Amino acid sequence: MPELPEVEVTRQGIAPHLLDQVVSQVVVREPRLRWPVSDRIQDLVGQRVRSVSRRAKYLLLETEAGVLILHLGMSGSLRVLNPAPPPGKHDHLDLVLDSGAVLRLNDPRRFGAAIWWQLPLEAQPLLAKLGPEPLTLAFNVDHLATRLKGKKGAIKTALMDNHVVVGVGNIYANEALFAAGIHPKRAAGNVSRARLGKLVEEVKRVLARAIEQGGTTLKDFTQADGKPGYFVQQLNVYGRGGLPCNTCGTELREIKLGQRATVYCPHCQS
DNA sequence: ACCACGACCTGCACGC
DNA sequence: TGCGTGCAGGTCGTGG
Repeated sequence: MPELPEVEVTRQGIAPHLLDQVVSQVVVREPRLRWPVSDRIQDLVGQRVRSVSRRAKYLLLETEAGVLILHLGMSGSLRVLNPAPPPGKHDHLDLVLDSGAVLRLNDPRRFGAAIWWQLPLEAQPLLAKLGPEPLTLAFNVDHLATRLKGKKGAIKTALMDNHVVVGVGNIYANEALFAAGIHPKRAAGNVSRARLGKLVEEVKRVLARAIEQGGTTLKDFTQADGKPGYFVQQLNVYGRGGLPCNTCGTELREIKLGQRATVYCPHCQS
């Protein structure tokens, strides 16, 4: 999936096409996403999109009648099409707008979600217990130190835990730990405060730079206009197991950690 | 309260 | 060419 940068790039791409537009039609071709898409989603018809925002990896399309919550799962992407060609394989959902543009969700693996929510957002269980946004001041060394205190699990696993901080998936967890010089298997509660500070800084830096580059495209991800992201060219460790470290030349090591591919430099990271 | 792991899906690369 | 295996950007729910 899209991690936070890819979702944010998507948000920025679709927002201008959606803002203040009225939804004229909602076409659900395949309701079997992570959770079944409710028929109530048709309540969107006639609603004006008031804002297009993001919380963690969720996109939020707010209208007067409710909020459409979209998640891209591992393989989802959103495109704005005008005119829209006939739907292809895995084009599960269209929002047709008064402008004639179509917001189309494509998601081969169907781990994504489209949830129509008509109560206060704070009451939405998926959003209720999320940690802070990584690119805000709320994600800082104090927060991280408090959350990780006494934790014996690996720092990388903790960094990918949405209760600790949101939006950091496997690619950027690997990259941020490399940039901070921290071994991914180190016990989370055993990282010094100084190094946690460095980690906070590097998480912010790597995410911000990835957003600037249009995200990381491995295969499925495209921006709203169909272009890939270019951050893949700046990855230092992810997908580079066995290759030489860009900093010191040591062969990068690849292991499994919490069932996820984990790559690090045994010389630069401790 | 924590942690490890299975589950949900499709597509693709790889080895035989 | 075909088939089986393992792997992929997420995260929820379970059982220990």
